[in-house]
Amino acid sequence: MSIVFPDMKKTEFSPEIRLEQMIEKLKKNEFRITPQRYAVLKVLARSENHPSAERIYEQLVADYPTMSPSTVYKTINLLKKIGEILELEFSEMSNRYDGNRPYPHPHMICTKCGTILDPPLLDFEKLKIKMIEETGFTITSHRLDFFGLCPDCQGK
Amino acid sequence: MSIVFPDMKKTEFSPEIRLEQMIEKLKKNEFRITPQRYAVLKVLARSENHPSAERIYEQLVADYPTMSPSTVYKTINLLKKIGEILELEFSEMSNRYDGNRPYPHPHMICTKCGTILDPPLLDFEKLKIKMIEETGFTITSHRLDFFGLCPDCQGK
DNA sequence: GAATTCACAGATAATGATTATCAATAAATA
DNA sequence: TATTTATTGATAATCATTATCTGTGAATTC
Repeated sequence: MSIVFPDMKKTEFSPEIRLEQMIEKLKKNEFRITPQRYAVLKVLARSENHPSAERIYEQLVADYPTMSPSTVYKTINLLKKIGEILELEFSEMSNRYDGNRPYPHPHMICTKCGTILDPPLLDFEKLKIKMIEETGFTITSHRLDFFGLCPDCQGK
Repeated sequence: MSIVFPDMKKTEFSPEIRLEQMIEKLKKNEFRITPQRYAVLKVLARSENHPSAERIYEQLVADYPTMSPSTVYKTINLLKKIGEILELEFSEMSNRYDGNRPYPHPHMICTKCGTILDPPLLDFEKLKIKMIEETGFTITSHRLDFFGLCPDCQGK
């Protein structure tokens, strides 16, 4: 018996394809592809390390001296709106973003250095064991939340 | 085949028992049971609605006019330190706390009104369906994170 | 092609939850 | 009872993120 999260059955795309997908989605929603946005998209499309907004900015400001944190945040929010980025919320550290796999999926999070990586996808029972084996992490805790609308809010 | 999260196999306790457990744990760690702390513990031990720090404060200030938000936050952090409270981190809204079941477990979170409730515990495959049936929520997303130490951080 | 919207960038200020600081006070100990 | 120590609660500080606003450049219209 193999349990698979339905929304994880997505194909993984190359950075080039992902970039193109994001651009198409923006165009479809009548947003402009500015040089600044293009730069942010490029970083997100190829990032494997779930960067924070600040980290994205740092990577860009070298090549684009005019880049500002505001623009990074605005682009992130734009992508959130059209569902092309996954946001991992934290309160004790900055939020982290996955532009590569913008759908819910498990994560391995180091509580010390903040490293976040995508473990291989397996059924849940074996997931913990396999994740330890394949990532070398020690697992001390996990977080599993389902998001949606409660009965009261569905009517509104 | 039934998949159960190991850390969910805990017994559920009455508010009175939970209060006593928290007090014992604090005593064991040589922290004082002050009237203010006792009041916060009492709210947390019986709360089923995953309150925020502010909400706890609001509930207490009526009976304890001298109560301050600082004290609530400090008590929460104390309980975090000794593992007697579960913190649900958010960046877009206040963190929420479970003093009743201070171990990782799934949650149903309404993205509109912020309601958080504990769904019945089932194996993962049937969890989504059963949760929809039993909670009346519509599920639009989920979050599954494993926390631990990455190989680099284990040595340090 | 010129005029005129309009979206956007980026600087700056504002927000808000949480933490840090510190003086006053209460509790524990000697 | 004196003295040390922890705790409270008011206040200020922090910091990621958002809001605001002005200048600018692109797109559209005439």
